[in-house]
Amino acid sequence: MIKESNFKNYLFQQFELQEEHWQKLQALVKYQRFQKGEFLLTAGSICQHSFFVESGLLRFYSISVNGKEHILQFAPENWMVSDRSSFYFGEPSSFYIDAVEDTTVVMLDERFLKTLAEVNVKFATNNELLLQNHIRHLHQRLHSLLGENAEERYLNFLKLYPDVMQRVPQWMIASYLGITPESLSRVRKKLSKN
Amino acid sequence: MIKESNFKNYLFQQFELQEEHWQKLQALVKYQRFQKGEFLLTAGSICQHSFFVESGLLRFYSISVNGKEHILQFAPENWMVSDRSSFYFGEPSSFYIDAVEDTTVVMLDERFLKTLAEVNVKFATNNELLLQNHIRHLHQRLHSLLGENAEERYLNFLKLYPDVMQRVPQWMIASYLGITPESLSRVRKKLSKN
DNA sequence: AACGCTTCTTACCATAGATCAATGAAAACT
DNA sequence: AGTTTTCATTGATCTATGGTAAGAAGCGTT
Repeated sequence: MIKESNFKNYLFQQFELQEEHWQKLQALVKYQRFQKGEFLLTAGSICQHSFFVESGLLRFYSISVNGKEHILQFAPENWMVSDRSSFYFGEPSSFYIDAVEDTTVVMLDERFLKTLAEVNVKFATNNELLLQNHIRHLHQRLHSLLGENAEERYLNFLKLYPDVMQRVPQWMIASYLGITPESLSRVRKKLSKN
Repeated sequence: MIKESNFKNYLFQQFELQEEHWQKLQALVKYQRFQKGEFLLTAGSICQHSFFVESGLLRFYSISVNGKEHILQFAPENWMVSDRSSFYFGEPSSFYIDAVEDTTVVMLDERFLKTLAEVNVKFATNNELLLQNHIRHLHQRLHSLLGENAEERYLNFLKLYPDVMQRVPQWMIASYLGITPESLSRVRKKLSKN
């Protein structure tokens, strides 16, 4: 059994959820463990869940025609990740989600979200907030890709995900930054000389 | 006076708005003309509106430290554009919106949106749909920037905004694609040889 | 301990795209 | 119509980043 889950804390803090409602919801909450390397979503399938990361680390990425992976997002503890489009529109995803470390996630399906919305007024509002935040984040990312060189993007990354750097292989960070692992290695070397 | 506005059509089609409700809303709808080059939003100010483009063409862009512009989005007729983050969170924007052509927009402020939501159930749902769509679009854009070269991005662009190509100077398209005008010119030259 | 596998680094060369500069064409302004 | 400004194109060169290859360090497995 899970102790006091991060997910519960999250709901209580973000939505001021009541203990009584939590009782009701709990039955709908499914925890699931994924081993390092296991897939939560693959391109072509329809995304049926939002994933809340209890512990561990996920990555959200696409693969381009030449076979290269491009990481759009990392999701460490307490982050949510999902292919919203696929989930919302019910269309096949073009993205992958897999576990970078052994990871425990809370699987949130439509039924859970619907019940949560019924029980908790704040949720609907907050859902919009999550969407707005997501958009803001994507805008920053676009600005960064359009206007900054590899070194600047790397420094940005360190600010945004300070701990992720320690937890994932460098080639994944390179993939997030849109450069090769070799280039990242060179950028880091140059920076270390200061 | 405006004839039968695109905006009205949009509301009727998207939200199945009733004529009687339109009467109520109309008072809150402010049309405004902007001349080519005029600003609707500048970095540092707080975005108070969503802009619906009746006619003309807007661009949404950022400026990076070295002074270069990076266009994140074009908005031709019947598109909406806004700095959602600034609007929603009430924080200073880091983006610019200006008119690429002489443009008439419908200025949608908080009051209008609130009234629309009261009058029309479908609106709340549809608002989420708009957000989800926006996110999907940004994901595609990221994938394109991370995984495709200039030529591929250009071809993508032509598919997405077939008519915009004819209406804006090439250097703006270059700015959207994240390359220089010279490079775009070369890409086009190469493509025209087929 | 020895083996394989993955990751990181470094060196050398290749290339896409940037930068600079010059020209002509088109648009905007008077 | 003439002047000025903005755009697009092209050539020459430069630079950031990519590609390839090899070696070193770490880690798990047997």
